[in-house]
Amino acid sequence: MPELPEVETIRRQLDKELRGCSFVSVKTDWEKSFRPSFNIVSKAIVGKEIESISRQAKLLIFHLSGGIELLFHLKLTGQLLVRKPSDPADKYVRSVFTLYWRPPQLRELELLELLPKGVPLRKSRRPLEEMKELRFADARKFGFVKLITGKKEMEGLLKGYGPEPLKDLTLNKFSAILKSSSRPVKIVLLDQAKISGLGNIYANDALWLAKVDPRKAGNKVTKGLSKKLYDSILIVLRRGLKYGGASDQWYVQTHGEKGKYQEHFLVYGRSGEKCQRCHTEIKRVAVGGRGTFFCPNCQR
DNA sequence: CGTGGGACCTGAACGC
DNA sequence: TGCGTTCAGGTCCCAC
Repeated sequence: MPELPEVETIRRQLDKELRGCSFVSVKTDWEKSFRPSFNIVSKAIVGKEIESISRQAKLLIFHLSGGIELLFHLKLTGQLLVRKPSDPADKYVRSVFTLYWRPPQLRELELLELLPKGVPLRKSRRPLEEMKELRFADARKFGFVKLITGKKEMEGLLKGYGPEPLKDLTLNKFSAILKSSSRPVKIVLLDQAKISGLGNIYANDALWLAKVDPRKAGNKVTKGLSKKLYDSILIVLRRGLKYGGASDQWYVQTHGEKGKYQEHFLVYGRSGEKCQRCHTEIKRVAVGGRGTFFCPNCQR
């Protein structure tokens, strides 16, 4: 499911809601999604606090106390839901992370040693304190949770990703990336080692906006078109963010709300409909095995 | 190097 | 209603 705008939307919400929460327990009925293993992950994170949550490409990175990181990849159908333990069950939940949140005023008292540290027993829970659940739902079970304990491991992993379009991808870098490949430009856009965060929806829409044929070889995209495509990528990603992501199928935000970008698709999913620019019928073909939507008249 | 196909899994939508 | 087919927002791995 989620591409950069979806993952970034979730990241912003999770960071706001879970910063300062500590892991109390983890449960799963799908151990395979934990790397290196459920027991290792569970043992490592229980008692640790979430200090912040960042993102690289489509990866969510939880930075925990003690210098460890917990990565989530939602793949096609993953959802991260923030609930109270008493909230009704959600479908396709494979793992539940129970979290405890202690408000800042209590943490101050804790620092002054006027309150005992750590997770209190149930009976000593104070009214301001909260238990939350982070539910990891995933219909197709492709998503995963990965524990990273070493700085080098993290650096190595991040090195496998290209620049972020809304941060460090410059026009020059982008043009060089296109020039370096004879593969169809759409395949290049989807290659996370070259550019972070684009997926099928936003790649299709960006190519339509720039009037570039998705099948055209990367190194045959002219300088002028390359600038146009670069601008279009930034535009569609910002639009995706503005609308809170695309809930075409499985994607939802952290409380189950849908995004709205699916109401504003430029070309994705519109085969058989008319091109919004020239009224030619939108076609669907396979490029690199993926559904690809484009206008055969105005994308060249 | 590039490409194409299958694998990982399950659910939804559609045609008969 | 049931069954079969196709498709799905991602990525990895392998044979050619």
